[in-house]
Amino acid sequence: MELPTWLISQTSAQAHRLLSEAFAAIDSRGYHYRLLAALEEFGPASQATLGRRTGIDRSDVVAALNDLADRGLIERSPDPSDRRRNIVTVTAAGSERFRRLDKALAGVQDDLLAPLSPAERDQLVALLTRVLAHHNPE
Amino acid sequence: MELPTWLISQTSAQAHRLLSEAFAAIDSRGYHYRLLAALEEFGPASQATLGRRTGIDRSDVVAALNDLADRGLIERSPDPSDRRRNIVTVTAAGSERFRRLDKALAGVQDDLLAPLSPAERDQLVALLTRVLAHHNPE
DNA sequence: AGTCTATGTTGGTCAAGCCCACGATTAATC
DNA sequence: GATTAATCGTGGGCTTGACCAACATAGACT
Repeated sequence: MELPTWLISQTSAQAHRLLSEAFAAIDSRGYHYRLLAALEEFGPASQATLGRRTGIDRSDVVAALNDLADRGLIERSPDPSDRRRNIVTVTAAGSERFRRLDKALAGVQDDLLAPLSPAERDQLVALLTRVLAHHNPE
Repeated sequence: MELPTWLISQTSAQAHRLLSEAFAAIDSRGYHYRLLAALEEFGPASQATLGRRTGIDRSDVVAALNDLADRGLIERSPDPSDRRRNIVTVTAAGSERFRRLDKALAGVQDDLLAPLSPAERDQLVALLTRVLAHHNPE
């Protein structure tokens, strides 16, 4: 079992275990982080835009935003210039939550890649980036 | 978004998409392949052993073996030396199915890693192997 | 004997990803 | 300007993969 696909999926499973554990400890999950990250990086946006930026399906964006809104981390307001859209904004609590999640993520990075030197981590990143770019032609 | 964790999970998602598509075209899914592979590599085994070898939970092994048995790809027979156990055996059709799945998997490998040279593929494999070994101390 | 562990099985939960359909609204085309 | 097409938010459902709990049966160990 040394096939690349196997290794990648095993490594991903490992990363996933560490991540979901770390996120769960902060009452969150992957979708929450991805949405908050997109909002922090690009500012308020409509739900459809968020879906495109994060790669999350529209319908799943709805559910995740409901969760985030229930926790007071984001707010929806109608877009006056297009009444189909909601403008999604991060609250102060949301920003705070994002920072905590980001720290947790950094910890998981270190944990996961502990056996690799900085140069090797760069190598890994470069290889994966090229693989991804090939399948995701912008 | 150039964090290793993100890249790994995105690459895994891509691999997963390609794989499940290829497997679905042969009326199978990941668990089926993993179980058949373990049986082909190590020979007949009990369900608990299969679970340990593939990393699949006992209860999921049951369900996947049911699927495989429905398709006539494996057979269960009681172990005379331990009446708790079933001995799982691959049928001729199961071997044939495994070969088809294995070919499909090889195709996905090539597809996924198309942008990398053979040396780079080895590099990637080596890096991931070390990451995994660190978290899965045999 | 009795206790502890292993096995197969059923059942349930969760996260992630994906698709479909609907009503409402805006954009595009005739 | 009226009709068709596309977009948006929303709800619903489905599949895979991964996990966990419980239980009856069967072995193992003391």
